[in-house]
Amino acid sequence: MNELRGWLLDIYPEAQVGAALWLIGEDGQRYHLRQPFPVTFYAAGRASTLRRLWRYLQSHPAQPVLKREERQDIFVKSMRTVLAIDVNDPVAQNALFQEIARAFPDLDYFDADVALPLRYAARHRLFPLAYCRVGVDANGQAQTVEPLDTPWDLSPAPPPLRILYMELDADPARNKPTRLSLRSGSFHGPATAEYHLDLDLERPLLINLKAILQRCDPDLLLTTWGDTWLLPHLLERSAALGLPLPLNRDPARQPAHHPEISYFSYGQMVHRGRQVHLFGRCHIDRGNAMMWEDYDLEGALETARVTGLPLQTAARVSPGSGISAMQMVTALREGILVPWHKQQAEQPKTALDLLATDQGGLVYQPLVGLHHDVGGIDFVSMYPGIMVRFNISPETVQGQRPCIQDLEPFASENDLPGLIPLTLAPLLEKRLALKNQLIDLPKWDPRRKIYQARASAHKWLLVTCFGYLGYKNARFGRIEAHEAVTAYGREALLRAKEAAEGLGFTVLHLYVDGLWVKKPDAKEPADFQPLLEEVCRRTGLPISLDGIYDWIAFLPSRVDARVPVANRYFGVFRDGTLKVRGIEARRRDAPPFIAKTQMEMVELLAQGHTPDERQAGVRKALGLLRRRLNRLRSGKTPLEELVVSQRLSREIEAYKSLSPVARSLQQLQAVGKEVRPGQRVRFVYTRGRPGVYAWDLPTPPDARTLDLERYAVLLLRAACTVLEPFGLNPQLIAGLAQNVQTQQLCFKLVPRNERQRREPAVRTAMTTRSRGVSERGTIPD
DNA sequence: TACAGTCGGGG
DNA sequence: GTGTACGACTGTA
Repeated sequence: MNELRGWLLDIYPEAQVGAALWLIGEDGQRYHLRQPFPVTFYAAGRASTLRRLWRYLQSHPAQPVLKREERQDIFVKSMRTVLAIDVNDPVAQNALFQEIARAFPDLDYFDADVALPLRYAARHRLFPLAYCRVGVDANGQAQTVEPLDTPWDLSPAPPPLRILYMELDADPARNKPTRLSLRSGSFHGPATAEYHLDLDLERPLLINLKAILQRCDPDLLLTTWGDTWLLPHLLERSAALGLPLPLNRDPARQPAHHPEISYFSYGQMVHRGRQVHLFGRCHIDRGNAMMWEDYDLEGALETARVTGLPLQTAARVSPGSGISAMQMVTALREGILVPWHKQQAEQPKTALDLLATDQGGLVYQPLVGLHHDVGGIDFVSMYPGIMVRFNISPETVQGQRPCIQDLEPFASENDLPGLIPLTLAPLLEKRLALKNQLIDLPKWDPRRKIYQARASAHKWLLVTCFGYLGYKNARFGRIEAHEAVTAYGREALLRAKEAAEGLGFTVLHLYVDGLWVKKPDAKEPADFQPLLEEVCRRTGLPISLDGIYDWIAFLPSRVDARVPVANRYFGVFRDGTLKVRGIEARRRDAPPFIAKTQMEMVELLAQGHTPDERQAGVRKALGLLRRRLNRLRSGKTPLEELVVSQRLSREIEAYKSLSPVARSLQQLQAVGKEVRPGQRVRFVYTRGRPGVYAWDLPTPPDARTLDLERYAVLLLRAACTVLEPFGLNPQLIAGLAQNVQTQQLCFKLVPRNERQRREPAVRTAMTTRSRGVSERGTIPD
């Protein structure tokens, strides 16, 4: 037997064999190995139906091996009697399962629809990009596989990935691309070769591309628009011209096409373009990878390593699917039955959706206005931390009523942590370790970016785990578990507030997992340290000083200036870092010109520490506003800076009122351009009817038709948002508008109540919805 | 004024 | 691997 060492690149089912493995050998070779992989799944239900299924399977050509077993169903207290069905390979298992699920729809099925890579991760503790040792026999079959690292290693040996970058010279959604640029290189390494191919010269294109693929033999195609245009286009031309294009490494496979999809998910449409997955080689379309902006290839690799999902999948799915995968792997390892996922999953809520709103996060109404020397204090990964510390899991919350007021954990039957804490604990630990390493690394260290990307990937996984708990279609979701988490969260935040007040701090604001406090003479981190320790002592949860704000402004509602708004604020930390929430600069539909100017104004306001310096900052911000207004009016603002981008929430017919985005969509459809719900539509405001011009029309907009006054209004409003807390009268700001109409539009936006004397802010602690969880948080049956 | 439509959140 | 939170704010009718 031959021993190989290397990195596991790809893994997928192969009929009549089991698993196909692709290994990046330490010797630089790429190995296609096969491994037998029998699979077991389970059926449970009425004894008579199970007997019928038994008889049905006994004479089945797939010849499954049948056993009667007792296994743990997480949603049932006692063990369940199940029929275990052993099948030779995963392809046969899938076919058999589909067949009997149709024939016996009344049974419950378990471990039936788990993807091979996850079964593999559970059985062999191997995961994508794992460094491993494989014993191979003379037939190329992997006889033994052994991991040599774990997903929890902080500095795993970087896989020597060969990458082929494929770029187009134009966005195919706007203009037909003419040139394909190729660059080969390694992970973290410089480019080793560059090629440019003409997309219109199809024969040479395909012939050259084939040669390049064979010469470079990349492990990963990293493309722009590869999913949505390039790969489908190349494959289609290759078929039409009869020129084979070996995008796959596995010659027996065709690339897998996944269709585009628009779906509704917690209040908004989401669109994911079509996808092309390869075999033996990975393809990632940067534009179609959901979290790419956040964490790049480094984060995708990290997600694949800890979740067990194949790299191509890990890069494209939302982190919710990642956490779901991890839960399944944990369950398989622990012998807990994995329920069949009958309904397709809705996109899980991110915790933040829930944080801000209905799921029982504690929200205060802040003290509106400008405050100096404020400590911002946050619980560290609050919800995941709560799940781990208080052992919250679908099976542990069942039938238990621990006293949340006393912050007692849920008990486990076997004294082991529940499924969710078991899954989350190592993630939390690794994220913490990554962040600790970050603290020690100097700013210039290139490893910073890597650790940050990894920490960000972990953050998302942790955050979505909470959303998944409360999500009715999640395999391991249970609403009581979800409610328990928020109840503990409220209790912890209340205790933090009490601790702060006990130590003489004024609590300016509370928001789910954070609080803003101040005290005369508390100006240094050390002055807040006793509070951190006290909160930690009272709650058992780690808490940290986010920073000390030189100043922070909590904004009132625009609709009614007497009402504080929980999540509209901006401020600057001691080190000059800005924190901005909820205002125009943060909104993805704000034209860049508006967002940038507002942000620059905040930067000017943030300069200086003395009152005089701050006054100067306000004057500078006003000066900037005047200059930007003049530039706008003189037509010198670049067109692309004025583009509004909004996400379509529905098909055009479903719009009841012709909003700007709907009118832009009409224009696009008139020239045959389709935009699906969930995709973004870009447009600029123009004078007269129809008031907008779609940015992606074949002809660019005429700069002379732009409705510059409308932009002036938007700019002045954004300016009011940040200048008002500094005592500037909004009417004075609106006065910068040169024409009466603009002034009126701005003025209309300045709330009438502004002119009244502001009543003291009403401050109420409220759980926005408790859904059966009583105010101080015990859980009803 | 009423209703319709978009966005947020973290780091 | 589609199924509707909720509040703030802005635009249209």
